[in-house]
Amino acid sequence: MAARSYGQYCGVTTAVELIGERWAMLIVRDLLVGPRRYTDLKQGLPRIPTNILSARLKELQEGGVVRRVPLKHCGLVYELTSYGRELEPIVLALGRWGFAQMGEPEEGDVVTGDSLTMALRTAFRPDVAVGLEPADYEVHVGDVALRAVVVGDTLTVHRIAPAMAPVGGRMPDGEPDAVLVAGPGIREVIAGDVTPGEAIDRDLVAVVRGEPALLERFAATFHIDAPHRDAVA
Amino acid sequence: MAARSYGQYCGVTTAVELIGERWAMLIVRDLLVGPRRYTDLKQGLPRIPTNILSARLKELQEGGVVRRVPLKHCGLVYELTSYGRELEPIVLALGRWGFAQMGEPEEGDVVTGDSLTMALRTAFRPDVAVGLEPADYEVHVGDVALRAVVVGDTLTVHRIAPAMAPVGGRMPDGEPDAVLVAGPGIREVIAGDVTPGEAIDRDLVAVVRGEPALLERFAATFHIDAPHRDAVA
DNA sequence: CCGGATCCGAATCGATACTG
DNA sequence: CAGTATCGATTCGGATCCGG
Repeated sequence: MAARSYGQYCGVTTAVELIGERWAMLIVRDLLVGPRRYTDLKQGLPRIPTNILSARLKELQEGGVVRRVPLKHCGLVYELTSYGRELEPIVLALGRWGFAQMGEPEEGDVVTGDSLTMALRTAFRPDVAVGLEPADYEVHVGDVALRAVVVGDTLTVHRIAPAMAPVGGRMPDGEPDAVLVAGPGIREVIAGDVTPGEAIDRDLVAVVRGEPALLERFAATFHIDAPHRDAVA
Repeated sequence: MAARSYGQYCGVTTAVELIGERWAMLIVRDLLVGPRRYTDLKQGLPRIPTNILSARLKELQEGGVVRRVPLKHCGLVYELTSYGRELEPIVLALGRWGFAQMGEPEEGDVVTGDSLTMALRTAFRPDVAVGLEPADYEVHVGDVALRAVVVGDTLTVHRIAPAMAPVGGRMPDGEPDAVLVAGPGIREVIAGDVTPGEAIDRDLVAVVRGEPALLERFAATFHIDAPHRDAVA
């Protein structure tokens, strides 16, 4: 038996042996946004030791989750296999579940481009969006800037900053309908703990271009319900 | 910042900090079947060191996932909070995902009552079951025996062996429609890699009581599709 | 027997340095 | 850019022990 096997013949156990090691799920999270170079992953996971990143990528390849693809001109990228992409609903569900337990950011916590992209996908409500007018948001949180385009029941997110060699997909041209500049307080907007109006009043979010009312459409489109919580005792 | 924090303000990261440590997800898997004593958990996870079980239960309580409940007469059980129970679809999806990568069991792998119960829940197809006659199966795999009752789109699983102090729910009375005795080869039946007929011919599953044709209903009711797999290269 | 706590060697992780 | 190498700090695993 493998040294670190859980010793059970079970699907959950097998899954956890494939993607349960420390950092593995976060590598998958970032690769769900798109193929990434080794260096991109390292920047997106600032606290990962380089030897661990290297080891995880090797294990994920052996598990058939990740593939190493040489680029035409130079370098190479890692990308999810189709089997790895099947983790998308699981990672989104985990993000939704974990969202409920997020408090204030700890000292030193960062928001990365890929984590914010996945957070928007996590919070996206296609059923709500389909009943609203299309909208094109530019969202800034810390150093990260994204362009989130909602058309019908579909969300498309592109990274504006920090810049990255584009590996596919092109940026929408033209101006966004609204430019939202936020801090971590955007969590409370998405959780519905504060209304869009309060968020602007309390400077959690600023609408620096476009109509402030668009923040209401944003908050309706991107929302995670607080789960019912029973007492711990 | 906490020592082992990932240093990101993100829902996925928060989730992984809550249930990403080694063994934590398997503790949750077993608690999804029902409340369990410390000793039950230890038997259901034969390779977990006792200090790790103790540490995980403490962490899961601090995270609001698990609750410690004293029993009326003596002892105590651990059970999931409502927040913890929200992990059910995630654990089931992980089980389905991992199922696709399961090969033959490793030397020393075991099948436990709770893992087999969750495997049946993982594989259960309510949409298929609702179109079939109700069925009451007794399933044996290794030392584990379960009673799986399918009525309409609902599955109920009870453990027969190994015996456990019942914490709720009572066993169906009467005889099951079929008694299935299987080994790990039942995986191939659920995966659709072998037909029920082949499974009986090759002795992967024996129908020791009831009509052998009931194995077909079983295989239709409990099924996990192989995902589309692309080449690793 | 239940529900752990303690101790210690082995394996893994984290941080930094270094290389083709 | 894409990793290896190294080494101290943690965590894990296995066994034992303990109070009720």
